[in-house]
Amino acid sequence: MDKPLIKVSIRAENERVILEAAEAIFAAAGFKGATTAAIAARAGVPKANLHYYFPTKAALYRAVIERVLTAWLAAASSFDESDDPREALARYIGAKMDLARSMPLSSRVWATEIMRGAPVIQDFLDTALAQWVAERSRIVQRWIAEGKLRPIEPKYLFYMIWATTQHYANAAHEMTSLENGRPLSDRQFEAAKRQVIETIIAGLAPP
Amino acid sequence: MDKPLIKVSIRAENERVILEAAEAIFAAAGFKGATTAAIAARAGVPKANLHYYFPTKAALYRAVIERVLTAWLAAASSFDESDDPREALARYIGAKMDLARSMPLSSRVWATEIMRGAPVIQDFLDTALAQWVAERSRIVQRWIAEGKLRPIEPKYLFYMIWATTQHYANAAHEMTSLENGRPLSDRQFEAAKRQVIETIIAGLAPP
DNA sequence: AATAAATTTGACCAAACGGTCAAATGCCGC
DNA sequence: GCGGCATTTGACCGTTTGGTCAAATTTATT
Repeated sequence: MDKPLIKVSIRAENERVILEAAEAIFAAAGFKGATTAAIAARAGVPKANLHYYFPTKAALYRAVIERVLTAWLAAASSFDESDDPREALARYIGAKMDLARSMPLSSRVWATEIMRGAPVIQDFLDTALAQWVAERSRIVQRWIAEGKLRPIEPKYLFYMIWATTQHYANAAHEMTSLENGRPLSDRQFEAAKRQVIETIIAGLAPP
Repeated sequence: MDKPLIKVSIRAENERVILEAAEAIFAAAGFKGATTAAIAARAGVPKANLHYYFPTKAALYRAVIERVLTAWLAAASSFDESDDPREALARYIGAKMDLARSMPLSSRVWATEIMRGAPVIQDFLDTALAQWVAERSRIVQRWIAEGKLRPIEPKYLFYMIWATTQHYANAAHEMTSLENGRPLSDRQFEAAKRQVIETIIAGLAPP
C-alpha cells in the first residue's frame, strides 16, 4: 500500500460513510428537516468532524444529489443500446426500475429536489436533461414515422416512465403497507417491472 | 345575515386563508422547512393569530392533509361510475389528472407525506386505502376473467396510475423547464391526459 | 349600555440548529 | 524521534424557531 492511497483512503472512507448517512437522513426528513447532528450521529462521527469534510449542510446535500445524478445518467444511457423501440424502451424502463430499487434513498432525495423546484439542479434541467429529451424525442418521432409506434407526444411518454419507475422508490412504504407490512419481494418487484414494461410497450403499439 | 353565520364566518374565513397559505409553504418547503412565521406572513396575519386558530404546526399540517385526503377519495369514487373497464379507467385516470392539475400544492404535500413514510396518514393506508385497493382489485380481476383485460396484477396498475397522474403535480416545475419556461397550457395538459388514458387502456387490452 | 365572549397582537422565551475554533491526537516522510 | 500535516473533538455562539402570554380590541348577547 503506497502512501497516497492510504492518505486518500481515510478521507475517501469518511466521506463515503458521511454521504451514506446523509442520504438516509435527507431522504427521511428533507433538506431542512435533516440536521447535521442527526447525520453525524448516524455516520458515527462527531458533528465537528462532519463539517471538516463537508463545510456546510448545503455542500453535503449537493454531494448527495451529484451521486444520484450520475446514476440517473447511467440509466438514461441504456435507452440508446438498441434502435428497436420495444427493446430500447424495455431496457430503459428496466434500468430506471432497477435504479429506484437499488438506490431508494437517493431516489427519494432526487424526487424531493424535483418537487421543490430543483433549487440545486436547475442547470441540469435546462441543459443536459433538455438535450436528452430533445434527442430522444426525435428518435421516438422517427419510430412513429416508421410506423413502429402509434402517434404520441414523446415527452408525455417520458413523464410516464419517470413517474412510474420513480414511484417504486417514492412510495415503497405505501406499497409495504398495502402488502400487510411486508416490503415488495424481489420476485414481486420483477413482476412489477415486467408489467410496467409490457403495459407501456403494448400501450404504444401502432393500431 | 343572521348571527351564527357571521360568527362562523370569521373563524371559517380565517382558517381558510391560513390553510391556503400553509398549503403553499408546506408544498414549497416540506414540513420542517415550513415555518409558522412564513405561513402567517403569507396569510397576512400575525403569527400569534395563526396559533390561535391552529395550536401547533403539526395540527395545521394535519388539516392540510385532511383536505387533500377528501379530494383523493372524491376522485377515487369516479372509478365506480361504470362497469366497463375502458370507461371506468378513463374516468378515474382523468379525475386523478384533474386533481393533480387543480390542486398541485396539496398534491405535493400529499406526495411528500407518502414519501416520508406517511407519519400522519398511516392509519388511512392501513384501512381505507387497503380496502379500496382490495375491492377494486377484485373488480379488475373480474374484468380479466371476462376477457376484457389481459392478465395483470391490479396493484401494479394502480401504482402506475397514481404515479403518472401525481407526477403532473410533483414535477410541474420540471415540465415547465422542459417547455422553455412556459408551464403546460390547458391544451397541452388535456393532450397529456388523453395520451395517458389511451396508453394505459391500450396497454391493458387483451391480446 | 353593560357584560361576556371571541379575536387580535407585540413582546417574549427556551430549545434546537448550523457552524466555528482552538487544542489535542494521529500519521507520515525524513 | 522529530517536524509538519491531516484528522479529531468538546465546547461554544449567534440565529432561528415553535409556541406562550397578557393586554388590547372587536363582536355578540342581554
